[in-house]
Amino acid sequence: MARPRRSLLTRQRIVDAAAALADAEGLEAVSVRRLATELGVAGPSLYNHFATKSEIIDAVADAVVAQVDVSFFGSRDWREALRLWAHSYHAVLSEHPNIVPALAHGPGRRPAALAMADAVYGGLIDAGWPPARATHIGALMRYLVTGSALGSFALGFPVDEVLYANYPHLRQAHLLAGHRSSVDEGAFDFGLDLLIAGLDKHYAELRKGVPA
Amino acid sequence: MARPRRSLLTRQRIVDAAAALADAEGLEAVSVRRLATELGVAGPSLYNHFATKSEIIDAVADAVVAQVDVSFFGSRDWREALRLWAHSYHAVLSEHPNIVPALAHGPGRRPAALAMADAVYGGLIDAGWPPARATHIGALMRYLVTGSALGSFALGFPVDEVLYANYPHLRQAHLLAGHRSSVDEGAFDFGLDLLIAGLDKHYAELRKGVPA
DNA sequence: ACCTGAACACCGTTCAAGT
DNA sequence: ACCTGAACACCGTTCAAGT
Repeated sequence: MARPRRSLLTRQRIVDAAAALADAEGLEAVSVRRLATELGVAGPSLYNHFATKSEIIDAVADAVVAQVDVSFFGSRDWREALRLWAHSYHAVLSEHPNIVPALAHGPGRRPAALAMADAVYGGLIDAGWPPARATHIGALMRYLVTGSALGSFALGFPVDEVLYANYPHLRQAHLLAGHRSSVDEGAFDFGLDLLIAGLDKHYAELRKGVPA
Repeated sequence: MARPRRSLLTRQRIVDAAAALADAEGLEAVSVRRLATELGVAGPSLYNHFATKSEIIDAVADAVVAQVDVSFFGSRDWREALRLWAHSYHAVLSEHPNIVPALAHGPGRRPAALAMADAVYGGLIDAGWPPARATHIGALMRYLVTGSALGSFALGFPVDEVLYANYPHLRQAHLLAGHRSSVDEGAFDFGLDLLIAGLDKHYAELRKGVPA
């Protein structure tokens, strides 16, 4: 095929198509050939824009993280900033659950993920948290947000009454999926409240000079 | 090849080999052909013992979960049982980080995972927790444990000083990997302490009839 | 009952050839 | 500079053929 005056592909088009495909059919559905077909080109064409498939997935992951709102740090009380950021992070990942495995291992070299870590860590340091604790808080938040986004707790229990016959306390477990949002959102909100309340208390003790 | 008097393969041998391979080289390294080679047979032989590769991975995941100690529920105070169980769960997954993605989506139909959920939920119910809250606590613990086991927070930041030049608060991030255990274990222990202290307070208020 | 080789429809990636 | 078809070394899975 003749080369058009302007490239058929751009990194942006490839990333958008990969994100849409992952959202619709899961990360496993994103193959180089499938993606290329979706974009109207042959498989190897993508290698003119990304060195490996892994770089494409990284770019998709970073485009998702870029949607998280970190603007609260600096302009608000650290407790409120933490809560609002965690909710934004959680909401963004909930819209792209299939992509969570691609970002659950940390920022790596992804710019948006590094910028997010910078904003969160900076906000905590500026609020007076000791560096080691600020790191712990950042880690803890990532554990909670990615752990919850990785897979619904409610949907982890199949809707099959017979399955639970031998588990005396799980007799109602087949109903969990029907209460997905109150189970999953409820657990996340409950956990975030507990953590921030605990951090608040810890912070007050630090300020008073009480040994942790 | 002639069929030996007793089967060359058993489900147990296949699961053990798959677990060893996943531990050593990652879940991606576990292919049917590779696994068969490791076991001294041809690829399709495995299909006499498992219907799909996915069933093999499920069995590996359940063998890992089966190592978690849930014996504390029933014999101890719920706070202590929760803490000891969470530590056991965390320790087991830390020994098999590559297998975490295979169990992070919940119990599904895996017997050991269902038995663990049954023990935890039963323990909380017996302690007097309302069902909806007991479910939230179970979900929260899974979020924290799998979220932390899925990927080290410290190792999520590459050891490359140059990478952090444009992130003013991450100038020391290249040192995180060198403090892996104090970062990761510290964050997990800190989070678990905060959550259990918060749950203790919540529980006391429930008992006094204070509206949550 | 259990293992085999051959086959099918896929993978990620490389590369010489085209324009 | 960017896209292509052909090729390489892989995948999971099916199946008729062997014992």
